[in-house]
Amino acid sequence: MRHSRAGRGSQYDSGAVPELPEVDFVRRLLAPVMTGARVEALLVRRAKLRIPFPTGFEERLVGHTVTAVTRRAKYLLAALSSGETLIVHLGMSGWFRVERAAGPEFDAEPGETDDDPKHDHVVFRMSSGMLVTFNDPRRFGLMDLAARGELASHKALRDLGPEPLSPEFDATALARACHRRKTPIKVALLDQTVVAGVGNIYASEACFEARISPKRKASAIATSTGAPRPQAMALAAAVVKVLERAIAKPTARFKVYERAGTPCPRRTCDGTIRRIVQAGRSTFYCPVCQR
DNA sequence: ATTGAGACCTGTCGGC
DNA sequence: TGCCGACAGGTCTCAA
Repeated sequence: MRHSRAGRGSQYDSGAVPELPEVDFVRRLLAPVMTGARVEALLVRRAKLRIPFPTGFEERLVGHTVTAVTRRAKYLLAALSSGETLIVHLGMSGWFRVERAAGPEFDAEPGETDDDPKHDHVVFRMSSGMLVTFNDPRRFGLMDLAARGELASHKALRDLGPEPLSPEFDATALARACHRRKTPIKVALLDQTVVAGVGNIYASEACFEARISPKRKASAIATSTGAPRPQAMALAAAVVKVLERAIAKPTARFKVYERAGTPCPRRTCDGTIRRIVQAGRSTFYCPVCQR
């Protein structure tokens, strides 16, 4: 029996780290299971993930009803009837598993799942009879609670740039955010204050889609006053395109990410995908068609 | 102010 | 075969 899972695993070969499309996938997995359901019980198996759980974590969750499951950047947000909001980040390796509770206790049905229960850090038992389990081998994930009215000012969210799939994100916004930056454009795309939710994979993919070299200076997509150049238009559109494509087709393979040495997927191009390191991270691109 | 490096963490993989 | 170091990467923190 295979439980539905998300964020990492079977739907995402190549072990991709969850970025915006994957987090949105998890949101769509959790929303129907949690929305309108009350947290009946909470099992916290570990004192902390990347940071300690907030004080009163269990009491602030148990007995309250989830009113909505949304997403901001790579954060999952579960609004509670108490007015508080549960904030979850999947980190590098986090994912959720949803299954029907076997009984009143937290019977994880060991042996019946192919997931390693060793890293099941938090389990929510919902009034709908479903168990929602957070599993994160590397423990780079995060769970926190924001009090009523304090979500927007929460440390994790307050400095985030525009949502790439919202009207706030366009060539003008991208150019403005980049126009004083000396870092390479691909590195700028990873900065969550520039655009929220893009990670290492889709930063490379977006540069490829826009035919822009990842090594190009970020400021080069804008004029000296911060107005968008054509490259800003292309890149903003490419960011939206690669994210929407990944959301629509989670199993699609990447065009350049982790494809060093393979031919450029652009038919009209005879280049070979290269891997370089920028700001300590792998970047994949085609040196022939990306300028 | 902007940028980079180090830390966090552990499963996986290449090399000896 | 087995051990071991390198590597992967999102975000925070600290330093230049």
